[in-house]
Order: sequence, then C-alpha cells, then structure tokens
Amino acid sequence: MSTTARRIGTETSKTRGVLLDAAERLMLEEGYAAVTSRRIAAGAGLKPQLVHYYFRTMDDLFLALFRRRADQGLERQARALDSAQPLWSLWDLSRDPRGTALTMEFTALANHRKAIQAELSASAERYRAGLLQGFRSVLARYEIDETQFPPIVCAVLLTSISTFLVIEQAMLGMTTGHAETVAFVEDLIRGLEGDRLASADIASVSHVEPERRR
Amino acid sequence: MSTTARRIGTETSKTRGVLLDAAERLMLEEGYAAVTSRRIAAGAGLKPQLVHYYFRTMDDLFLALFRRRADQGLERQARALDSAQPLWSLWDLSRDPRGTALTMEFTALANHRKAIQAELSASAERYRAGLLQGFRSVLARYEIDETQFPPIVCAVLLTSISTFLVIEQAMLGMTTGHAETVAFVEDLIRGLEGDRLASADIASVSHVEPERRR
DNA sequence: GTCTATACTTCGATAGAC
DNA sequence: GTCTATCGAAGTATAGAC
Repeated sequence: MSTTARRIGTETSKTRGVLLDAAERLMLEEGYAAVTSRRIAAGAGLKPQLVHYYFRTMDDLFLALFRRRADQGLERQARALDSAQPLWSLWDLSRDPRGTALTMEFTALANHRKAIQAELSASAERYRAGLLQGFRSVLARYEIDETQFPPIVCAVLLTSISTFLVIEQAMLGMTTGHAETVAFVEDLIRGLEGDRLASADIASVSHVEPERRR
Repeated sequence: MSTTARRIGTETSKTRGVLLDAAERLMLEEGYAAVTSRRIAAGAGLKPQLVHYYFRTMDDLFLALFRRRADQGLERQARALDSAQPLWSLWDLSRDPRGTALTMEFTALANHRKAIQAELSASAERYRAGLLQGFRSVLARYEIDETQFPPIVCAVLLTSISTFLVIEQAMLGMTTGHAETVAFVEDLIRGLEGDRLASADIASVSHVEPERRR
C-alpha cells in the first residue's frame, strides 16, 4: 500500500469514454487478448498510462466495458418484449452480431478473471429471467400448452441457437446450414405471429460508439 | 533469416507429448491466455525454451494441440453414428464438457490468430458434413419427413444446443433452465430411439492425457 | 483534475552449448 | 538429437509532475 491514496479520473471524463470506445473496438475486432493498455492507448491516440489513471486495473476496465453493454442489452430486451411481435423482435435482437460477439469475448475472458465471471453470470441470470417472463406471457397469448413447450425451454433454445449461429459466422466465418436453420426457426415464429411486420427498432437504440465503415 | 537453419525436435519425442499435455491442461483450466511457453514448461517441469525447440512458434503448438483433439473428435463421431442408438450417442458425445470447452477456447483464440481460424473452420466443416450424413441416414431409418425436418437443420440444432449448454455451465457456472432443456431434447430422442440402452462407449476412446482427480 | 516518467514482470524467440 | 543462456519487446501498474 502506498503512502497517499491513489487518485482516479472522473466517470464523466471525455477521455475515459474515448478509452472505453477504443477498448471495445479492439475487443470486437481482435479479441480480448488484444485489449491491453498499450493498444487501447494507441487506438485512442493517448498514452498507455491513462488507462490506469481512469480504470486503475485492467479488471476494472473490463467490468466498466461490460456493464455499459449489459445495461443496454436489458433495455433492448424489455423493448422487444413490449413490441407488437415479441418473438420476431427477440429473434432479431438475439441475432445481432455485435452483442453476441462481445458476450463471447467476455465469456472467454471470464474463464481466467473471476471478477468478470461473477458479473457475467449475474447478468446472464437477469437476462434469462427477463426472457422467461417474456415467454410466459407470449405463450399464454398464443395459447400454447406450457407443459409441451415450457417457457424456460423456449428461452434457452432461442438463446442457444442465435448465439451459436453468431459465433460460427462471426468468429469462424462458417455458415454451413445456417440459412436452413434460420428458415426453420422463422417458420415457427411465422406460424405464431405471422409475417414480420417491420424491421424491429433495435437499431434505434443509440450505440455508445457511432458505427464505423471499413 | 539466420545463417544456419533452425533445428526442431522430433514428433515422436516423449518430451513433446508432455508439453502438449501440459498445454492442454492449462487451456482447459485457465483459458488460452494462460498457455504461454513459461507456464507450459512450469507445468511440465521443464524449461520454457523447450517449447520453442519442439514447436518453434506458439501458433505451431496451438495447431498441434488442436489437431490431436480434432482427429479424435471425428473418430468419436463416426463411432456414435455407427452405434445402435445414433441419436443418443451423438447427444451424449456433443455434451461432453471437455471437448466443447476446448473448442470454445480455440474459437476465442482463432479470433486473433489467423492460422488457427483456418484450421478450426476447416475442421468444423468436416465435422458438420459428417453430422449431416449421419442425420440423413438416421432420419431415413426413422421415416421422418426431410422437408419438415431437414437433416442439416437437425445437425445445426443439436450442435447449437449442446454447445451452448456446456458454455454456460462450464465457463459461467450457470445452469438456469438447463435441466428442462435437456429433458425436452431427450424426450424427442426417446420418441425415436426409445430409452437410452447403455451409456455410450465414448469414454472408452482413450484420452491422450489420463483423467485427473482434483 | 489530468497526465507522464519510470519500475518491474513476463512474454516469444534465437543462437549456441552439450 | 536435446537442451540452455540470453535478448528485445510488450505487459501492468505506480509515484510524482503539471
């Protein structure tokens, strides 16, 4: 322990946000292992030491990064469940590559950072609980037998399929059988909610970081 | 390039195998980021430089590690498809935590190691092709309408669900809804193949590394 | 409140000794 | 054929300057 307490940057600092944006970009494009203080700083055009000024440790940075997106994810879920076609909205939402790719990176990261793991599983539980509640009311609305298709099973299946497809496509560049599987799921949804009326307004939830063109 | 060509250890060396075993153990227990030449050596009771003698670069080591398991995975798949209850066997096989956990680590690793990504997606394609062929004959045997349940969709669904369950349980310690989902899938299988006759002989395929008790 | 100079640790990799 | 002494680069983190 040092003689004087270590100081830390304010949460509202613009520099802090720039560092988080650079870190997220790195994580998406090159994986969590590329998220180092030096590379974050290089991407943001700043000095590496600033990372430690604003976040102290790398764990703190990863936690801040994760919470920012987790909060956004729960908001989007609530919107989707509240829409006119909740199943279509949920399906579209869960197939958003950005969200899933980030979650995957954090999952891999959690494997050897206990603080991250605790935050991740807590967040996943909250998300699952929301999904369960949503499926309960949706299945009731469409008069589906809950003993035959339990809401919790629907929640797990939806998350499984969408997550897996994104992993294969985004991380491995593999798409064999994807189109057929998407068609299969969408036929099921169509049977309940009819055709997709309008593209869900998921994109309208503003990104913290503006989209970039490559 | 150096004046004299760099030398490399033989593939049959015992030391080489010991290093691979130590690397795999690290990868499973602490994630791919923990797989460094120094930590591998520490785990094997050897010097770090030996890693570079036997594998030259870390990429080469990861490739050797992956291929060893990928070959084994294809063998097991063939056995499962050839068994009396192919669906039960496939389901049990794909839920083996060790295989999936390793695959996940490699997938995360592939995100920033192009050589790994190429090897992984090629291997995934082979595995998927085998699964497709297997489902074709299985669905034909059980007289299932292929237009209603396309074999390729069955293949993707089976892989999605089992992979996702293992990820959540093994990496996040989360199991909400898992038991219900497993029961749901197993009811479907039971409807086709009846009760699981005997535990599949997956475990009989010898591990390169003997199992350890913690 | 914001940023920099600097310390210390660990990494991958190679040339050369046995 | 097998292993070691050693290097340069990159990583996290802190104390202290502006």
